[in-house]
Amino acid sequence: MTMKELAKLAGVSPAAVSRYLNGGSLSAEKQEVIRRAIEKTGYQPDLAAQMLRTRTTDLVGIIVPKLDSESVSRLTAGAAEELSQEGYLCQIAVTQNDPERELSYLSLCQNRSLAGAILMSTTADARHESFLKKLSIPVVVVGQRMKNVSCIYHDDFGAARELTRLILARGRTRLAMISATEQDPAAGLARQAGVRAAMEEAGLDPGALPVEISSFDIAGGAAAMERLLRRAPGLDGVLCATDRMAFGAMETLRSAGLVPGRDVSIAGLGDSWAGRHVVPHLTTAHLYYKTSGRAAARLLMEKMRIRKQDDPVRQTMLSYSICPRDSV
Amino acid sequence: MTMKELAKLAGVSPAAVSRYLNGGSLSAEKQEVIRRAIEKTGYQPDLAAQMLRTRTTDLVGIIVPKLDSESVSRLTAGAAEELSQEGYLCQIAVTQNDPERELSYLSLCQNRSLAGAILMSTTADARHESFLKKLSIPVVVVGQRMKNVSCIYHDDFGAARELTRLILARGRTRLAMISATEQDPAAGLARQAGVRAAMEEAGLDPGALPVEISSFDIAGGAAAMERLLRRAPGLDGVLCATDRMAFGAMETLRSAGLVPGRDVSIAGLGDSWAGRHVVPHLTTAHLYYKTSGRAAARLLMEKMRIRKQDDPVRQTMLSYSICPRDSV
DNA sequence: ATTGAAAATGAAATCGGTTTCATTTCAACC
DNA sequence: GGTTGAAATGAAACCGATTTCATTTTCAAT
Repeated sequence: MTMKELAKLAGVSPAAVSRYLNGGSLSAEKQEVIRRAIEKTGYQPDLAAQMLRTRTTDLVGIIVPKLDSESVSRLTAGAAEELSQEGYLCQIAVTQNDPERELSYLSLCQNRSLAGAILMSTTADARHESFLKKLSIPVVVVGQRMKNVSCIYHDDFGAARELTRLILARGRTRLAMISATEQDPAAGLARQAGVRAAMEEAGLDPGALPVEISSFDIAGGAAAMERLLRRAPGLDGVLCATDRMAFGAMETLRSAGLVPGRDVSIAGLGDSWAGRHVVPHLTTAHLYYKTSGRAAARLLMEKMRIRKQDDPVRQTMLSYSICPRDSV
Repeated sequence: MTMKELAKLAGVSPAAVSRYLNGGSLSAEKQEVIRRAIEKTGYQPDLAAQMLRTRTTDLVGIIVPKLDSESVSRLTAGAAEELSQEGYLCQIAVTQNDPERELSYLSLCQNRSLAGAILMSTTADARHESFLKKLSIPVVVVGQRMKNVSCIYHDDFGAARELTRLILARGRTRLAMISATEQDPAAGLARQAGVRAAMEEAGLDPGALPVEISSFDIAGGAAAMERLLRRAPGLDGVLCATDRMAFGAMETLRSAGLVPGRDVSIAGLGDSWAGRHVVPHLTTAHLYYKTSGRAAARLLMEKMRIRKQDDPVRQTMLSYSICPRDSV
């Protein structure tokens, strides 16, 4: 059912139908006739044709490193919720942690003239920044801070510092860390820096901190903990860059005969829901992923509305909230 | 940069460019000229125009009840992985557990002439079935079994029965169940039926099973457990329709002074990763969500390829795998 | 009754590709 | 040399909407 057919059926011109749908001036009788014809036929305008003619869509690209991760799903849930409220649809692309793909999906979004994109980035190098600047569609980056790019990010540094303070306050002095890759400025570098800052405050040598890099999963955390135990046998406190790493690390500690929380203080970041169900309950920091998804969506929608003058770069840092539990 | 401009720049006709891109017969010199022009300009054909003319896309709709759930994210991860391998992109719609929206998103997919859709359905009533039959784009339903519709579903009945057998084998006789809504044939009805079947085998009266309905989250499980404790104070075994409900239920048990696993056997379904980290480790059944996502994607892609004759209805039941741990 | 401005209207152009169709080119074969 | 069939080619039609533009209608103001 095309618009032309519908128009013939209603005895009006296609232009009249278009005006009915998009609000041009149209007599009351014609409106009524068209309304009835649409109701009878269930006509719906063709998206491709609309897209071609108007050069706009209600599609927003969401680019994430993976789907089966709690932080990602909280973020996408928040963004999707907010976007669908204003009638936008989400197109999701998964990069499998490959920064190259982030870029290629981004240009795909532009090529397909999507209305905008939300990028959950795992890195923030110069290439990303310049690439983003050149893009013609509005983009909001979430999870990383980049210069000259609108982004929503977390206070990774502050959260890691405060968790470390907690561990130090417990009297621990032989700290270690399980970190994310240093290619990741937010989850990797900033959280490391937070730990070191807290150590420095406490008069400890931050240079002496043993750090092992882990992938973003339980197995990675477990393996990293094994390496740490070999490398720094007497350690009594571990900060893990994510909760999942912490769960893996706790497992390793237990099989090494150590009791997490009693023998070794351990904390994670992210406030995974499982944290309050494992034993000991995991001390962690809530990072407002869902909120950041929502905020990113709202910011993006604002950008999509403006469109006129070069819209301003807007950066928002979301705070965190410490969840002190039994593992520290 | 349009195709016409590109053609002029290369000194050929637009048709030649189109043939270059889509493989029509074209002399070697023209191919070379066009190749260079494209390389120089970075030209990419406009999706909307292609879509309008060819009436096809590489977009697949994925309709899910929510995003921040482990089963959903495992499923979508599997599907997205498989789909992107063949160059398809995912468009995600969230229904918030509203069956109406499942239908409306489905017709949206059709209206936008997506290549196909994967529906993770929370119900399977007659309306859904007839609606799906009438749809002109290929659809694969996952998680529910429907007549005359291609679907991938789990052996909910078998898994629930076998878990219940485990609880019975532990010597428990005063069973109860925390169930999903009975509108949900798979997670609700089939799992209930599985429990009852195991009871019957063991010579117990399945009609006497106290059942409380819970939402698909931890809080729901906790509340349902409270109701069960009031209603059947002496219970010594609980089967929960999902792991998350089980985590909530364990919490309630503990605050009632009961030790899960010792005083009350408890099991869930879904094999959430957290199951092996809570204490006691949760006995559960692995349901192959990621595999079902992959299988659904593959089946859908096959359907999209055929397209010719009315493609056959294909139904696959995925098995389960019991994870016996400490909570039973 | 007349005038002018605003509202209503449909024909036709347009968006950027793909595909048909009629024509030309070319090599191969008798 | 003439015939033939396949490959190569570009003009033009087409996909289904929106929007411009020129024209007609309507209606209030004079």
